[in-house]
Amino acid sequence: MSVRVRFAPSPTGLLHIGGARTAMYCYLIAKAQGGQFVLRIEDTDLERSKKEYEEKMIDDLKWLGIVYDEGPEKGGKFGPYRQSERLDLYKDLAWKLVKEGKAYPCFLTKEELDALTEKAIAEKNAPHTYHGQYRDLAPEEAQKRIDAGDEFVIRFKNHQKTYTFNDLVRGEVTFGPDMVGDFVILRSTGMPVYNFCCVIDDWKMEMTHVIRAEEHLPNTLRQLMIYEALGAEPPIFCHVSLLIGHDRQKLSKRHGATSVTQYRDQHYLPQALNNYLCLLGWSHPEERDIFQLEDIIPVFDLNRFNKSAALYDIQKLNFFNQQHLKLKSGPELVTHILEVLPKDHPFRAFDSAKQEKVALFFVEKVQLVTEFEQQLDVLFKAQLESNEEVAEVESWETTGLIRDYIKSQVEVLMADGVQNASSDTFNEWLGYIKKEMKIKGKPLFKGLRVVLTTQAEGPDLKEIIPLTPMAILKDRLGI
RNA sequence: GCUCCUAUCGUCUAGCCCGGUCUAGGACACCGCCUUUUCACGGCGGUAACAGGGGUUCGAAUCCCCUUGGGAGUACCA
Repeated sequence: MSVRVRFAPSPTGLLHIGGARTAMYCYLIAKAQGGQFVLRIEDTDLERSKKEYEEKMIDDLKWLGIVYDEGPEKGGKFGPYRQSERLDLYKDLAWKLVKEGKAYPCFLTKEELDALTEKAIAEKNAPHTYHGQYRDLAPEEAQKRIDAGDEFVIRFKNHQKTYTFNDLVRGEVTFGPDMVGDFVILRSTGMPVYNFCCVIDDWKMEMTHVIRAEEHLPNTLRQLMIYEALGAEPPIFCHVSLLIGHDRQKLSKRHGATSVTQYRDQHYLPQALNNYLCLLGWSHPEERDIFQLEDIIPVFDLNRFNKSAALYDIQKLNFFNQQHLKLKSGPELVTHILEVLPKDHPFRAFDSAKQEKVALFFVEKVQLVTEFEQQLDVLFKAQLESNEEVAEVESWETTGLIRDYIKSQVEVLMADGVQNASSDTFNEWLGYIKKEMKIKGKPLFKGLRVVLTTQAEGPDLKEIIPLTPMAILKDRLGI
């Protein structure tokens, strides 16, 4: 039987990086075993679910390169893939369980429920679970109240058993009999509840593996009970460790940028995000750390998940982004740079060969594409910010001499209509100053640098100068 | 409170299942050196960890128990 794995987000917000990580693991597991990866939208919470979020999530998944074989819009033979379009299925099965005596209508009001919870809290050592007062109400009696229009929910009849299952990452997990009471499967609004829909869909969609974050671990108990009541075979569960923030709490909005959209907006590379996220809780069999998603599909090993929570560290993400940036080809880099540069940036005026040259040269110096703009200033901005060192170099007598010489040379070049100095001309300048003017060492290089770039440090001069437009040089020299 | 999960450098982790090869390996960050007459890149090196206590064993990071710490869940959210 083919492996089938699903990612089932609820569209109540933007795609969270934790969600992206789970989706990626699902995708990887499915693909590693030649199976299918399915996207299912869990939108039974009508209050909070929004169509825009669903669209945005799908778009972000696409951006990450996590492609699903079946899902909303795309279709597939197990559809529909939106829970809001499968409501009749859940309701029918809920009532089927009622008929079989495995669930029952409950008429407890909200106030009565609250009172019970308070009482449980007051009695220390007691689990805050509810054991149904209506579970033994005669079916005819219940029907009478329903017909009379009394508000009700359907609760699952829990038999207080111990459940054990084998989790792919946790190993054997056991839940004691007092963990939950008779929980709701159908709300008073007639809407089914997450744990119920989830089981039905995973069953009907023939999922072989359920991969999700550890926060869902306690839900597994309820789900196991539902599988049993339905007479369905549970899938293999795999509860992946949680992503946490610097306070060691579950990663959430207050930890800063936590949605894929935010990283996308900041022009992070999807490959970098995938790569970093993948290594948070999973390790490469050969301990490789920089890779593309496609490359690890053949080696993706389900036994290499780490059990403990992983701290999300943006500094390391930045490192991965830098590494993946350096993996890009010249033309790819130029495209990325062009995306983030202002419309009127002079870099755009360069021909593509020169653009590539510049891109490949400066990529060493940045972690994010957005940092290129500032790096490019050394080429395109006449006057850069001064500092103490610049002032000191300026004060040297030799620096003035160098300036006068360079000025005269640039004037000659300009008279010839030259657009940019070549690396040869730069070498000539260097040779002349050294031999004829007898300036060498620090005064030579620092002096030249300050004269040519108005800065005391920066990229290799002999690379930079041929790329600097003559107009900028002219400006810097005060011609 | 109750239930479940979890514990190796500051962080991500390898090693644990199948005890000796672990004076615990790699990566990020940090520091130093080399390279570059600068910066960055790169190369080399350094600081830095088996939570604590009991067992079992000739031998434990690895197996067992307890303690402590951390986390999650505890909904008519997902």
